[in-house]
Amino acid sequence: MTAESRADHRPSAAPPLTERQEARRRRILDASARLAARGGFDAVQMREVAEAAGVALGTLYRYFPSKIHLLVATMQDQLQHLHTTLRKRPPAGAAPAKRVAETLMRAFRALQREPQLADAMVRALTFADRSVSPEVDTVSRLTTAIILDAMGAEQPTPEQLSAVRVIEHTWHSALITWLSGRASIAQVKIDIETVCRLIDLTSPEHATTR
Amino acid sequence: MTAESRADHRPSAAPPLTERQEARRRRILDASARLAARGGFDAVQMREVAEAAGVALGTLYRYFPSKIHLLVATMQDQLQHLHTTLRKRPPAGAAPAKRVAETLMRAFRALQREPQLADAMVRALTFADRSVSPEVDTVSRLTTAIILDAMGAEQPTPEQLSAVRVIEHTWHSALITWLSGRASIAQVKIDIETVCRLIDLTSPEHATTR
DNA sequence: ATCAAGTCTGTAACTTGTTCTACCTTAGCG
DNA sequence: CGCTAAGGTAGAACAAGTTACAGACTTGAT
Repeated sequence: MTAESRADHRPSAAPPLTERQEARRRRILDASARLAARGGFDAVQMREVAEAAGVALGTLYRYFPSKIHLLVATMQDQLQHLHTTLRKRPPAGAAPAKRVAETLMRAFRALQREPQLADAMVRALTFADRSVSPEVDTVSRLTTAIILDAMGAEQPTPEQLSAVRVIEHTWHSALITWLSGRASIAQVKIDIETVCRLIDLTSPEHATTR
Repeated sequence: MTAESRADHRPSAAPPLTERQEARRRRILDASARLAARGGFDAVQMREVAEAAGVALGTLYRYFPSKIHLLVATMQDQLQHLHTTLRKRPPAGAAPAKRVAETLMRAFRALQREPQLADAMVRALTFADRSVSPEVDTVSRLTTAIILDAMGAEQPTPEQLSAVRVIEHTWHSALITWLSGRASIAQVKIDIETVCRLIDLTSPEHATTR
């Protein structure tokens, strides 16, 4: 994790936006989140977003080349909020596994508050094809950063990174099953706690005690 | 594996189909798989499927109420093939974790042979909303059955079931990252092997040896 | 054989994501 | 000031999923 990864909103070679442009972008993202929060994925209709943001349809497409791009960007935005919020009150548990599970459940409860928004963002994320890879990757790196923060692992071993990857997989997939009504919140909690055991399994400190 | 779980294609209250109807259904599923194999999710266009199956558009929609339903049903179909194939040559490893990892990697290689088909099916699966829950659930149960088969767990403990759930999460999500080009096959293998460690962690036989 | 109910067919219409076009506005620059 | 290029706007047009509908075709019971 080099200093480079300052979670820049946009990938490298983006020309700097003027103030008016930055404001437009913000209005679009806000409109997107607002519509998503009301009616989920389907309610985020490009014409409506454009209108709500006070922008022409063509402009919307200039800023975000597809609905999926838009929603993934919305997710980046929300995740960034979440990350800063979480940093203010770090998890209290003693063991890394505990802390990660706690953090993820906290994030989960945040999503619960706006289930429709969560639905829209997660559906977009998993539906994204190759053309959205860079953006999806950014989201993934943000998530990884959140988990590593919770673990308190400064120099994660490759093994730990694998564990984190698996935790991310579980996190996404569990979210989906919950959003589509196929799993209860309790079930999600169990799954998260189960997968977090992998952390103990791969943490150097604990290797000596098993 | 109770006698109940003989993976009925359609949910309970479906009136039995006549022979011609069964044939139509089959033609539709085959057309769907054929088109998906050629061009992935986008190539499965309802008008084309209808034409290729020699059926009117309205009929297609009577059999499968949406494109997502159709593709999820296609996945059920393919998974059933896979399950019977796998049963013929069970995995050889000694430890349950090994066997599960082997089985999943075998399934994975099967999907690799038709990456576009895999793409279409998995995208549909994760994009499915509540209206497709029953069908998605069927797919999930099939997957669970395959994993439990590989574990050789006749009477899985709740703990083991949690582990299986997490493995399924990882399997789906890893598949997605591979399909969208964000992870290599080697990466997927590592993730699968990592998550399979949970099996050793929860297997009663191994509890005594650790 | 006939009739009613349920299926299919062909086709058009509607919705929403996406693209295109023709025309304005703005910002920088000589 | 006046020019130019990039960025914006409004609105039409297009594509594919979905729905609607009028007219055949099947099927099963009488």
